[in-house]
Amino acid sequence: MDGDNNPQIGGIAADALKQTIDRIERLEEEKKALAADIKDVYSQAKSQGFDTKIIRKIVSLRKIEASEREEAEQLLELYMAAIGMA
Amino acid sequence: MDGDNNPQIGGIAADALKQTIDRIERLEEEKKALAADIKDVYSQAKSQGFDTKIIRKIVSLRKIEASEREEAEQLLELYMAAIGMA
Amino acid sequence: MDGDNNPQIGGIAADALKQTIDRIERLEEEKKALAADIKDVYSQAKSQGFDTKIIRKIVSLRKIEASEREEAEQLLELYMAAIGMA
Amino acid sequence: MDGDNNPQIGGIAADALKQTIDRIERLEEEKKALAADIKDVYSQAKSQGFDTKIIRKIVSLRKIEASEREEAEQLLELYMAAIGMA
DNA sequence: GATGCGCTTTAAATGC
DNA sequence: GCATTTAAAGCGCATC
Repeated sequence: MDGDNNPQIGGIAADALKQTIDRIERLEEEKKALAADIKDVYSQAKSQGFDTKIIRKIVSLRKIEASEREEAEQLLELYMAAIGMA
Repeated sequence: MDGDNNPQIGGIAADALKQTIDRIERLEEEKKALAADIKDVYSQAKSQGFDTKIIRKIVSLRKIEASEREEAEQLLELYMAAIGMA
Repeated sequence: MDGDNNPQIGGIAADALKQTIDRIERLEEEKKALAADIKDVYSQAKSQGFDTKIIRKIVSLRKIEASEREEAEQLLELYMAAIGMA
Repeated sequence: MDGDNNPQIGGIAADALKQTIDRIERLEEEKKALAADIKDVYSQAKSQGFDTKIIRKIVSLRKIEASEREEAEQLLELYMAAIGMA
């Protein structure tokens, strides 16, 4: 190694790589924490006497409804574009 | 190996394994063929002047609608079961 | 709209479009059914005591070998063609 | 139904259920946003000339190492407790 | 209370 | 490069 602090090691921008990995790991930590939170909410619901299976079903149904709305909008946009109105 | 045709090799039912793999490979062949057929239909549609992007969108939208119907039915069944009417 | 049964609606051949979508959906149904069949075969294998992870590995290995064979054959054909023997 | 605002509908605490579903959906939204952020980071890394496949490998390796460290620490705690030093 | 099993979610691979 | 498709992982549930 020479004495400078050139971040290029083996042709790779080491510092930039390190920062990238750090950001990913931080974001994944947060994501993991949210997953744990969701799990907690289900646990609490269960201890309140709710049937988590039903709750999961409701959530998934509403998710489908949301994506259908989204798809429909995108389809409309496609049509508009197709007939030159976009 | 001894002279008999004992299918047990190394504790594994060799013949049964072979048949299982054969069945899987045959089914995957058929699946692959269908994928090719679908691709053909899109190609033909395109050569008829259709915008395949729109067609794909329509198909996916209809798929979502179908799964929503299905989810809704399953949710209903869950409710019925929950209130002892299933 | 006028009273005839002209399939052109908004510049789109509505009937042809409908048929195309129907064909795609039918083919995708069949494809989905085959995927379910494959899943069943794996389930049965598991209940026979096989390790499905290993079976999946075998299947994928054989797939690679098959494509290698195919490549080799195509290469051979190329050679044959190149020397005027195809 | 009577005129009061009893949240019990069909034996289900409707308000509590609604709040539960809201919380889950909000948390899943945030989770989805984080997933998108992570995807962005990978995209940026790629446009900086990094091989995302390698980055993914590094991240997953570090994840394993981290869990190994954690395991080791828990093991140590167990030992400490076992000898009355916890 | 532990184990196994299916399912949902997530990561990787492939093809367009 | 993106989107689809497929393999793998994690989780919750049921059973013993």
